[in-house]
Amino acid sequence: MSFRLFDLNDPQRHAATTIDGPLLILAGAGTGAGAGTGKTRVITVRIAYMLAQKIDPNSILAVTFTNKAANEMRERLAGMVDPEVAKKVTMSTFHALCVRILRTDIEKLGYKKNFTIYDEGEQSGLIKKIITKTAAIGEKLEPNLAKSLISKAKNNGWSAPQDEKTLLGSVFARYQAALKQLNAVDFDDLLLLGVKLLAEHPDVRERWRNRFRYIMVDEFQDTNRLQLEMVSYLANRDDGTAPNVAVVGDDDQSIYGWRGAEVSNILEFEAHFPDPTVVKLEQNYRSTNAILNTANALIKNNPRRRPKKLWSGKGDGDKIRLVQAPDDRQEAEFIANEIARRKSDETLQFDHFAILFRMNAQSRLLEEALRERQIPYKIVGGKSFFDRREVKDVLAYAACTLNADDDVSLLRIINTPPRGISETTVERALELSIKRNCSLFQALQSPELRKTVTPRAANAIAEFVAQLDRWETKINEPLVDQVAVFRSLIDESGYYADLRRSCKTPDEALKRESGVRDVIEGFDRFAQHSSEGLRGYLDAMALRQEKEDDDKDKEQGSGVMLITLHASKGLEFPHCYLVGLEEGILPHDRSKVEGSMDEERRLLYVGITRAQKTLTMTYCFNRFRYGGVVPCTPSCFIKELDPELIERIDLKKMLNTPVEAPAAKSRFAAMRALLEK
DNA sequence: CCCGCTGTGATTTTT
DNA sequence: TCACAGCGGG
Repeated sequence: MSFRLFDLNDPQRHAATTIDGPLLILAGAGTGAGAGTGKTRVITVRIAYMLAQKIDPNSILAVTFTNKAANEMRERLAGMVDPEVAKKVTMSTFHALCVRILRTDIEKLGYKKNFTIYDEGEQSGLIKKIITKTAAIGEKLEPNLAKSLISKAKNNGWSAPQDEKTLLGSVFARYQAALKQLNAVDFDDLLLLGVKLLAEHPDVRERWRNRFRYIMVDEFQDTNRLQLEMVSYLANRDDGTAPNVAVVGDDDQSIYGWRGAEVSNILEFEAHFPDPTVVKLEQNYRSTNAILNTANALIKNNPRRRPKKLWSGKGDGDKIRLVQAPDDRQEAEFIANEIARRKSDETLQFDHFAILFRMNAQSRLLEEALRERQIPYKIVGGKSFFDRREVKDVLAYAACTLNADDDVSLLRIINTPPRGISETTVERALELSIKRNCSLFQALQSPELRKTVTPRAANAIAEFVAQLDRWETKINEPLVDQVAVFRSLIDESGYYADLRRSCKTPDEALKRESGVRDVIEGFDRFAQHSSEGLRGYLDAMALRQEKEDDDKDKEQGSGVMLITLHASKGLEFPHCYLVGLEEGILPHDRSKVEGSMDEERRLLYVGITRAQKTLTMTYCFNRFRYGGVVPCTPSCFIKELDPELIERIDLKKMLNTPVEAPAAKSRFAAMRALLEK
């Protein structure tokens, strides 16, 4: 047992050793113990402490939002206690936990156990199809709008529309019916159905309640209504004893309201879990006081929040620099030049720097400026491995093999490669499946369909159906080597040849083929440490639990981090540049109509508190947007900052006026030289 | 089947 | 401006 309670400060220790009853840990930015470890540390030590008190590891549940967080926690715990014991603690995302619950008992809700999880692409496709079938002439509904509204409704706990007569309502109802028909669930359903199961089936609820006696939730400010309900169902006891639920979060870092997160969950924690122990973590181990006090000054303008004041023992540090640039190009060049200069002058590494922005579109000029100067950088986000065509195709093969009634996956592969089942034949089958209220696969087998299609098509269908049947039988044989079956099924499908044919360049073909191999090898790796088979692998892929080792590892080299404010939460960098502090960008234009100015302020707060040593914020007077040059005004948040802590720099003046001070002179001269290059 | 034309619309994205 | 989706022509 190597966890060390005395490494924690007083409030941290208080949090880690309070085991019984509701516990609210208000963990301000950077208040975890030790450098760069985050507040996950407190949770982990708390678990280690519980285990030391001889609490059954099987009864401990720690819920996070991301797989990354869950994995980190798992690893850290394994380093503190007996790894065999650590393994028994459940650490999971909300979604993965729900999958577990649903895989056991979803039949009680009328779904089959081998349900498929639809990702957002598949969700979009289905909604789009339903809209075209549902909308009357002249009626219009943006598929993406429908998707987000349906998602919002589900996150509010509605499993059916309030009004089925509106177009949106009927699309919602049909979408939900279609999913059930397909034996598929989307991400929101995982939570919705998980909660429904616990709410409506006391036996299921009791089972999970008895299983988990100690519950912990990280990033509680990001929970939505369903997630709170989930926690309540699991934590509350029928006998009225206080629930052992510990949550960690920071209301000031709630930046996912637009995704359904409810700050009120943490702001009104006492209403959901009465008489909690409340611990405030306010000692920050990350930043200087100049940075922290700037953040404090900003965030105190938010009306609804739990007051707290971060402080740090790291001294005052440099003033925050606020740079005004004539336009966004000069903003980018200034930053690129500075990073190049500071790297050599102050012997820093490129990965000590991060550039934070509100919108991905802002990264372009920055990338160009960095590239011109041969400064390495990495961008987080972008298109994922999971969204690559060949990956989705191969996964669709797997999904169909396990659940042939999954129409969306079946449609994806029915003519990939071409197997003589024409568009019109598919159309006929689809019509029949709607008429009969059965799956596409069942429609394909129907004698009625055979009458409406050409003999050739009928043959092609019969062959395809037989092939799927064979695969399904094989993959479900007990003790079979599923990896081998999967590999041979892809070989047999002729997919590789089709893939090569559809690629323009041999280079692309090679890349895509390796994508296919990655999926199979991924399953191989998965199968070696899991007994959940192909189904489990598909779940893991849908929940993005498998690492995208491919591209990520290659860019693993050090470089300046280019990252959105949202994606930067939880990270820290010695030197940060926060760009585009302008009205319309931060706060974003749309936040005004949406009434989410508080959240924009929090977003800036998150950005500021990423910085460890120095922080430079920039804004422009002109910016290229939508084609033309648009004049900009500085963000209204700037005047909320403490002028005492800020050094204002006018880029234009600085570049045009000679400076007297010798030290400064050489410095600016050097910069000018760089800029003029 | 694939290319190029045109129109549209343009945050943030843990699962 | 630029990325993309949807569609009509070769």
